[in-house]
Amino acid sequence: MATIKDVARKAGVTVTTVSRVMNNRGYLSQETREKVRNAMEELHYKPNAIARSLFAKRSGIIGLILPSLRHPFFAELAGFIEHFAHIYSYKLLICDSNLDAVREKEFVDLLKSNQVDALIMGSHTLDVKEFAGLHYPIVTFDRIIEGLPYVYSDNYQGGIFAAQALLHAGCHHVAHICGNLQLDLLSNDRTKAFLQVMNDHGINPIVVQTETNVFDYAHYEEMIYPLLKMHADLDGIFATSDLLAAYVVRACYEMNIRVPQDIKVIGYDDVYLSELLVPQLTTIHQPVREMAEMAVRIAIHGEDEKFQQDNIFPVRLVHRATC
Amino acid sequence: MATIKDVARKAGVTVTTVSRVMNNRGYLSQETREKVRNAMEELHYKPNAIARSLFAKRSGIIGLILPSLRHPFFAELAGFIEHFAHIYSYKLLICDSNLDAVREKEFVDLLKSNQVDALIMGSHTLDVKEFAGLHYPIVTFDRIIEGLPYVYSDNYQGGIFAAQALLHAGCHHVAHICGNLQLDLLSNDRTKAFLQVMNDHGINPIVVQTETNVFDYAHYEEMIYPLLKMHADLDGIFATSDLLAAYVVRACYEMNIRVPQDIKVIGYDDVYLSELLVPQLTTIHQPVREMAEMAVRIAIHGEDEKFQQDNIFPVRLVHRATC
DNA sequence: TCTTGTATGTCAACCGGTTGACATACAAGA
DNA sequence: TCTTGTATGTCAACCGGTTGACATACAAGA
Repeated sequence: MATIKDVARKAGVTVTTVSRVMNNRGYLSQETREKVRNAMEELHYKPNAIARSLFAKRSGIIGLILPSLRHPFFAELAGFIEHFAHIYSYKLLICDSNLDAVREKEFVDLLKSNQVDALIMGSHTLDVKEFAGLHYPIVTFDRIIEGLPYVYSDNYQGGIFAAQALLHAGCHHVAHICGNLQLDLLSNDRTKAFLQVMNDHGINPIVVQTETNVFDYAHYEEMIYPLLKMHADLDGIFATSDLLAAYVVRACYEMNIRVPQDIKVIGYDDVYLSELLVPQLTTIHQPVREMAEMAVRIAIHGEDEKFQQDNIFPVRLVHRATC
Repeated sequence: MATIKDVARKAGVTVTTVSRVMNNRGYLSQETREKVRNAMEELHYKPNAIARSLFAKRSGIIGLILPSLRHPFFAELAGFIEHFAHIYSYKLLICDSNLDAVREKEFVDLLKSNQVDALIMGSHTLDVKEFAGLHYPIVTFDRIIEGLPYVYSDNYQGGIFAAQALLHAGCHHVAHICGNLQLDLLSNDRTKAFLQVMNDHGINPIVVQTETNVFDYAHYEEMIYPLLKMHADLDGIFATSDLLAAYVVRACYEMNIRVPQDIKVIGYDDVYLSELLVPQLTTIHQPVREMAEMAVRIAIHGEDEKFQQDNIFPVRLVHRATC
């Protein structure tokens, strides 16, 4: 590949002049600019971003660690983060931890080695103390880590909305399906709020959690079928993702339980999936797009400190056909 | 951040010795190794991957350009590619072209500047000649570009399977929904084969294409509702992605058309979505996992030339509930 | 005449690593 | 005694850019 030296030779100038043309510094005649530009084009020259990064001590790359790219919520989140990163002229290095703490730690180190300018953490299997040594800009999604800014939506309110919707629809025998509560996530507030409201109304929901380190969709089925079988009197289910809710809806269909006539179902996230299902899913909307933009902006301008640590976004109930 | 010089100073050796410890070259006593290791740990030292890349002329990064991260097929593909890249100790830089030729070109240049060791192209809005200047390892997904290796599944056979399934189910009035055929993709063979088989049986399907530069799901609805309304006699639809098929199934439900009793539906890809729908989607399975692995292996070992240019994978019909 | 702005060039240092050449020193085996 | 292997160190060059200091030269305006 052509280097700056090849360009300089071809254009009959020094590398300093070529560098000046590229960076628009110092005095340059139009003629020199053109000579250099022509040489660059003829050689298909692209400046080596690695060499530039080394000198500039910034790579223009944001790292993103997610628990799963296949999960529709995170796929959507990744899509938006990529979108905004590109708008702000940053590249994105995406890592899929698959909810594995070892891989997650590897990725954190890897991204540090690769001099990413900032890190957005959407996967949280690591202990908080693993982040003690690293002081570079990290934004956290849905989790509080001492001293780092975090972006999340109003999970507590989401739980309240879900509970109210089920109560309003007349449910009395309610189940709640959620991710593993041992992971120290802010989304656990959905569960907390939901149970609180239900308890206030004298209802004690059955709670089912996924296993800790699993994003395995077969496992979802192994949870849901027994739940429905053992509790024939259930008339309402709140699942903490649209994906989980979709599995619930399908299981109901396979078991000839009608949704919403026999069981009401509420999901969470409001990803494209919720509109796509039959029947369309009633769910709690998270403003993913806005959250993604905020995460990117904090990642980029984190040092300027004009951002708050606590970045909460409102949720809302989206009424569709399952509740 | 600590550099190799800081480590050398702390350990009381020269940078050469530190470098030797890290790369395990030359003679080193156990004692020296430990001194250096300790210094590295105390300083939380991580070697600067950028500096290494510059010297090594390889970055350990594979670039991946996709038309959409939100589309379930590409999300799944990206997930698997990330998985295998990590297994082979490569990082992944993902770019989402959003089916925009300008962005796609920008990304190709960007990845070249960033010295990615190889590029996997899954988005194809660019003209073939844009790739003329670049001679670095590129693997192509679902498209032939002169001189580059490509990975794809047997689209032609997939089209045949779909046609045969609909014919076998007794369909006579058939529609076909596909991506825009102007994009020069191998997946167009699905359409070609499908129409061929249908024509051989005296059936002339209605063909509906998405617009060129759009991955907009609202647009899907604008295509599908009129199709169903204007052709009340349709009894079979072949959609070239599970996502499209899901929109068809939902539209049928909303219009009180029963699937599969009134209309049979066949999708394509066999992503998790197809199992999730109600009713579960009959579809053509693409071995995404295997295709992803092949793409990564070619990307990495491309120069060794032990791989063929033409890498075709078999498809199969997966019988579920919609046909 | 002096100063300032414009237009280039040379040179060297730097970013943070890696590597080859060469030197020194010691122990052990042929 | 000579050779070889082990254990370190110094030095310089390199990867491909960027940047500051300094030099030269010319034109124009004060």
